[in-house]
Amino acid sequence: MTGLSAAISTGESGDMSGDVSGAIASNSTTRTVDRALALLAEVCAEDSISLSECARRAQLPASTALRLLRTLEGSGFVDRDYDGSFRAGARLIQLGASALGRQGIVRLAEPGLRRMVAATGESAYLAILGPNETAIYIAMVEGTHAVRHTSWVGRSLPLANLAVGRALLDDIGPAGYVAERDRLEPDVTAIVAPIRRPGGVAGALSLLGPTYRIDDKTLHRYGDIVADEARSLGTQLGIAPPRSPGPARTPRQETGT
Amino acid sequence: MTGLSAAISTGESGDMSGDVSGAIASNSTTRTVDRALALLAEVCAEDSISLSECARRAQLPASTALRLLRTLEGSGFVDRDYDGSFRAGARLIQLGASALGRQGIVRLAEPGLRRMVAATGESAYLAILGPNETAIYIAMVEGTHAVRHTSWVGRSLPLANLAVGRALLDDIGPAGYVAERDRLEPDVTAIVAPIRRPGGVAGALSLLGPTYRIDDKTLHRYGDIVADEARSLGTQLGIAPPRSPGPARTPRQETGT
DNA sequence: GGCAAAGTTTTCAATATTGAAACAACCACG
DNA sequence: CGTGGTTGTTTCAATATTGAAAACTTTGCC
Repeated sequence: MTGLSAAISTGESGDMSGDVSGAIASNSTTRTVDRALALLAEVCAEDSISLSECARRAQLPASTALRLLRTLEGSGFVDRDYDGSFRAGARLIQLGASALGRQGIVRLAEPGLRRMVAATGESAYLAILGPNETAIYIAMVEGTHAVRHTSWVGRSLPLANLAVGRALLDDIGPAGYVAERDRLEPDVTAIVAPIRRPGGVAGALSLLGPTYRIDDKTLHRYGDIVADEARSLGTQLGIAPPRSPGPARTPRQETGT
Repeated sequence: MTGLSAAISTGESGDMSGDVSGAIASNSTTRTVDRALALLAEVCAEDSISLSECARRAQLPASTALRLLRTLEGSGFVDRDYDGSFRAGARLIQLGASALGRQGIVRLAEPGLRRMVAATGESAYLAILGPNETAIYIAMVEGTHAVRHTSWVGRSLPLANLAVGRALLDDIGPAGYVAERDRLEPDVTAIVAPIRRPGGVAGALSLLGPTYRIDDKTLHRYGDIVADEARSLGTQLGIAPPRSPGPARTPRQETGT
């Protein structure tokens, strides 16, 4: 059950015998690197994955996949288990933590997520816009009910037809939130509100829980909670600008190779 | 502008032109990918960075750096500002969030970090072993004092000579924690304890605060707190093993050839 | 305007990467 | 105890990538 990754799909593929015309091809991108990144994504989409599985999904010959994965391993972007399978490496975790930490919104959102959980018992998420018309869940606070939605952090979803997509595109009604039942997965109800800031939508807060527990009245109550938190977060973002304004270069250079 | 950059650099031996030895080099890694990953790391090390600065730090010709960065951009691993400078992209944030989310330890550690902050007011961190003898800070809860240590999340440090390194290598005294004053940075005191689990050390909990506020007595009190939380976390990890317990083969996915 | 610095694009010989095939292991099964 | 299927690994001709230099654009500054 990946879910991730599937989105990419390489656009073309299949039988490549003909395609002489090509010409357009890739606008000066490096094939080697694209492939390595695709492999990295495949590795991240699973807890751990074997070489051949990974190669198959990325549609690469095993020998090439092996070489690239070994390179990724050499830089610490993937790790290798005792049994030879691959998993996300420490370097990736580091860069991810660093990139996430720079997203001020993650830090700012946490208290609100926590309050949402305290008020509802359901799992609360923060999502942002990803590449290619996708939404990405980048933070969550787990709910307190025994039956609850469990981690979607890192998951990416298409914007189309989902509540989170409508929120991120600011396509919502006057209530300030949008809810949907059983859309992506049966028995899951999503309640989402956009985090608006001067420049546009910075992200979205979501509450995800089992449909059976959320009747219409509860849904509206939760919706107001989510919308309130999203508004408050938007205000904070408006006050504290997102990033260091000046072109000032930071002198430090860390990262061990 | 420029100026800085070159000066700081790699901390060891001045002239690095040669690197003749080579031995390490060719062990079946692909240069292209290594370079792209180095560029990715450079981009992540800064809020945003220009092409030439990035190329200089990675010691690559501008034309190559541009090609590789564009490839990274094409996959969403880096983004480009309106002014052309590069920054971490959504895809990286996604994979990072996913990888971090999979590190069960992050989720488990959070309550403990929170308790540490509640008890001391200082910022609390979780660190794990990174590649190449480094430690990586992957989670934190910010302290409550007006003067406090602020985010090192994503930062990587050498193990050698640092308290966090000794904890991660389990080279600590009988007290169950190790503390150091003003080692890495003046006026910063670190109090660290290893999170031990059956297989070895899973990570380390750190409390970081200004030296002037932490006298010897306070230091020992905090040390006990940190050590207690680390022990408790280690126990939890021992009970709830990290996912995929067995050497379970990669599952199914039986696409016909 | 004119100068300097940075970003972008182009070219093509020199060099690095690729992948089909071959191998060695391993596993499951009859 | 093979037989057939799978996986991880290595090899080396065929192919893609590289980078110095030059040309061009843009931007900032005096």
